[in-house]
Amino acid sequence: MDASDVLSLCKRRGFLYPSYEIYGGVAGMYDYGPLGTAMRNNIVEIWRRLYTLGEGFVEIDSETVGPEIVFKASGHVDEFADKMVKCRSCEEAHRADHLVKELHPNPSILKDKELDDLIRTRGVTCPACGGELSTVEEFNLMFKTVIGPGSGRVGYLRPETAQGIFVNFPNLYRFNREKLPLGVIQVGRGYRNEISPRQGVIRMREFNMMEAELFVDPEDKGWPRFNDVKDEKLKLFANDGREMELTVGEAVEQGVICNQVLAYFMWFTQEFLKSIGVDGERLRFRQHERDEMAHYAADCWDAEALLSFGWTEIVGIADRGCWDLSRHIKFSGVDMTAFKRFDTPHEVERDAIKPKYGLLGPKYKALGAKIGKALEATDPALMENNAVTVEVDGEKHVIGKEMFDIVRVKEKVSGVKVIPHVIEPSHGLDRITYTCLEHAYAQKGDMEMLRLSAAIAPIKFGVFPLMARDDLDKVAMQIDEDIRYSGIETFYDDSGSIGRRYARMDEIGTPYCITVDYQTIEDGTVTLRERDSQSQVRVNVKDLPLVTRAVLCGANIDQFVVADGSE
RNA sequence: GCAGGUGUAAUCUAGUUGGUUAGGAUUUUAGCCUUCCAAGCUAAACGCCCGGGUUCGAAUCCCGGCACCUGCACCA
Repeated sequence: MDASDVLSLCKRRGFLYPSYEIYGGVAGMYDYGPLGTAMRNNIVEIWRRLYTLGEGFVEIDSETVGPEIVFKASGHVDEFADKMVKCRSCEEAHRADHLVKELHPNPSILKDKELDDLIRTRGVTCPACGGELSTVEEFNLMFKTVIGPGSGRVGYLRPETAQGIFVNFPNLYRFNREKLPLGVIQVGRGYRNEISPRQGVIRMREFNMMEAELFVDPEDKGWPRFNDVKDEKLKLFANDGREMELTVGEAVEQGVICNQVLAYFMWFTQEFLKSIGVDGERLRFRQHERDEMAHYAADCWDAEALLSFGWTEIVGIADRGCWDLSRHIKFSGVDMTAFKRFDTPHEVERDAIKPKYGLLGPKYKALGAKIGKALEATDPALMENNAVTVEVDGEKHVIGKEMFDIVRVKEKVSGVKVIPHVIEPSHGLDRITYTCLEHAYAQKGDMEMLRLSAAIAPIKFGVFPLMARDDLDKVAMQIDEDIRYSGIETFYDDSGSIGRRYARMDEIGTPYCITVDYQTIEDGTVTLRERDSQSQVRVNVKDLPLVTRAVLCGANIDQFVVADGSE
């Protein structure tokens, strides 16, 4: 089996289509067909319920286009821009900052011009062939656009949904009645102008993600349900080279995973993936190397699935620390802290500066009030030579002792402001969907089938009349309608031999088929056929409302089997 | 973005020293037949990646583009 078998089936059967195919297609873009969309929706719904109903997260939906400052703050505008040079003789592309590693302590901070100069003056040549190098070109992986008409404002398509959550933190924190932990999820598209999209839906330029951002107290990275899962196993590949299978509890005790909440959500991710049909044997967690870590991450574990492409990241679970909120505080000036209330308020005494506004005003005119505020915020311990330095509107002012008093103040402190830390399980929905397809793909002789888990299968029941005559079709159509009206997806089919119809359903992963035959007319029973075992049992038509729900939940159906009817 | 390879129907594929109407299989559709796992019969629909050039004549040769695969680079 390789990816092209799976992709070919996906196209043939309506899971995935290359985008804009009639115009020749665009690399890195795929459309979901009817079955792919249904299946993906099922995955999203399962995920959503696990987080919202299971763990109390709330869901939001934010804009996909944002103004430049958002992504300046997030670091994406700068971190995503790779500075490239090309060799003029062999055409090989290189990253400019990598080429001058030995010539500069921190080449990543250099501007294009400075990199250029460094390359020229030190005579750096192409490492592959020794040829002359081109000037530095920026390649930014962000899709740029303009908000509004004319020159408008520069905007970008979001590279991740997470920023939409971070910028809403003050609103959401208030919504959560100013308490931590606060969990927020978002499902949506992100955009990255990949240099070289490959491998079907594994690397796309426009892709779907399911992101969860959990804001926690930086000093309390525990999780209430941690104890319930501490004996569950995780397959871990740490960045010190160790491969091991540990329980969640052991991993935290031994410091392999840095805190409880990260470990809990790794387990949670594993259970989610298994529940939608990802093969546990082909699933592992790999810790990012130090130099692989994103610009914001303090620690990061990838859930990787083994695909025909090799081990592939499908979920990244990162401790983003306070990076994002700190940056947005800095760029927006908005207080994005959480207030951590002490059990009992502390009474503290401290020295404070009390400005003499009567003197500041005449001397500094309009600046006086601002300088006064700045003085109030300054710690008297910073006084040197009987003066303190304050900065107002970007200018430093040295204020002599004659301009203020130092007073002892008593303050009641009922808590502290903290910048919450963020634990982020970020799921590549397209990769997860594809993993489900590939892990479900099986060949039986010449036949292909998808052993999709019933939970995500786009069609749950095929409903057939054995023959499309003698009223068998009418009965089958009625059964089909009843099941659909009860909220379960079915597919009615009366064309071709019964075997062909089963095969068609196997191919799109339908877990069960119901067949109306002549015996149905006599005794009101139908056959229920299970995809993976191909076994059949007879059940009563009048039990179908129960049976259909029960089998989808994995119930043993023996209780519904009509006594002597099974074969 | 570079290098190499590939591109024939929804899918898999045959077919070039350039030469009649591009062949097969699967799928799909209509009908016949058929009492549970891709049966059979009849018929139908659907194709040379796109554009330009060479030529009396191009699926075939040349150029450009696009897409896919492999490698390099990239991959928050």
